[in-house]
Amino acid sequence: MREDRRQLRRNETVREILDTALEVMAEEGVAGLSMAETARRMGMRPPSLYQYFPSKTAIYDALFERGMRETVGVLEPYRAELSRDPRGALLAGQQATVAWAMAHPVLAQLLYWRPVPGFEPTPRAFEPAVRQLELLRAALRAAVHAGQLSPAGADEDGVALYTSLTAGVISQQLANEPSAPVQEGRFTRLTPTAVDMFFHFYAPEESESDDSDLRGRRTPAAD
Amino acid sequence: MREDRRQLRRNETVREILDTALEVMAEEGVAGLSMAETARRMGMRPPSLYQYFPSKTAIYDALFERGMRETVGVLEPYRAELSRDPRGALLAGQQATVAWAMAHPVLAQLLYWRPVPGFEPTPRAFEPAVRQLELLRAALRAAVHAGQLSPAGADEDGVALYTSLTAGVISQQLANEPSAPVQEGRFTRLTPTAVDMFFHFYAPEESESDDSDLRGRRTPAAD
DNA sequence: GTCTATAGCTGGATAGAC
DNA sequence: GTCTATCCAGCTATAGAC
Repeated sequence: MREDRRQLRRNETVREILDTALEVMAEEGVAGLSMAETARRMGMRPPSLYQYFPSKTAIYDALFERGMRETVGVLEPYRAELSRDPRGALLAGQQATVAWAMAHPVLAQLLYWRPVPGFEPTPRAFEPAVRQLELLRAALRAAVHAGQLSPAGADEDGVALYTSLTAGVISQQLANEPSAPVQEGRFTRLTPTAVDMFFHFYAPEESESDDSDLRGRRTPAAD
Repeated sequence: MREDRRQLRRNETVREILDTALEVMAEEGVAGLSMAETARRMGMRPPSLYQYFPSKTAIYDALFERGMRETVGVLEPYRAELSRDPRGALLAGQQATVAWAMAHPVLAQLLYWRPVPGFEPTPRAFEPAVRQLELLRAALRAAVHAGQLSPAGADEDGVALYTSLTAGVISQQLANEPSAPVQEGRFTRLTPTAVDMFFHFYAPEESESDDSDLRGRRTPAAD
């Protein structure tokens, strides 16, 4: 299974192609990626790219997978804290995710929106997304277990609502104020507030309080 | 200022061009709009389009403006209810907005995301967005006045958080499950829950409760 | 107002030499 | 593994006849 020199060099080139493609997308838009332009910037002729990627879609797919792996990787450092303080870990993870998205707006758009006409990620590229969702659900369950969250906060709706909060803050910031620093962005700076709002809504019932039945209910009757 | 027959016919053609462009975008992606294809579908030759729009960007801009006007228009029916029950009006408006976005995914993407490389809306096209934001702020202020919301819910952060909720639900649904009915979508069906969560977080202080200082605060110290 | 014709360009992708 | 050469297609946009 050893990677010999040839293979190493090849992987380096693959990485360089993806990096260059990201540069092109940053300037021309996510949907504006061009194989020819990518090749030119690398000092290559366009046909040579096809030795590494069989099509433009393949490049998008590789970038999608890279982005997904990176967002999952961003959460890794906070897994350890999950057993001590799940809520703290969730907030830290949320802030790290939002910060990553602002630092990598092109990848974030590829992941959170669907800006490229013909492109659908392959199952292989999508797999990290599944793991990320499982990780989030596990974290929310840990918060329930620690008495920081009502059980409804970790069920299907709770998870969906939490991901909507993430997507909402990131989408608004990217669409309206893409180059603001995370701490100052009109939307990204509200990340802790959003997490608070979530935990407040799904606050666990306190036995000594008598209006607790109003909180953390699964789906309030509000039609 | 009368619109004679010639002008009327022209405006009809303009509308037809925009409708056809939307069809093309629905099939080819928002960034996949083609002047030539639009013309062909109308039984025209491509150059004739330039009698109505000087460039592709002009079509995007007209569509952006149309979309903005429509989303504002969707809220119109609920203005009357603002004085009676602001919270009810906000919820109804939110549901109408989400339903509109799902019924017009192409326009919604153009408004909520930035999927088209070179395109930035002109101030003229953007103007309805400003009105929409003012309307939202007025609605939130009405809720404060009616004792349904703490003052912090209508300040700058509250407005930004509310729009993030809207954008989050719509983004997640469009990206992950675009063709689900609003009532059944994993994310869109949580619209009432999201609004509840917002109002719960910014609940007005109740004088007889003694833990009220924990709710509705502007920006909780949670770093 | 609509057309033909066309300029001018860029793109994705392949064949086959080196 | 990289190249030259090339195919073929598509596009935006303009000039100028009808």
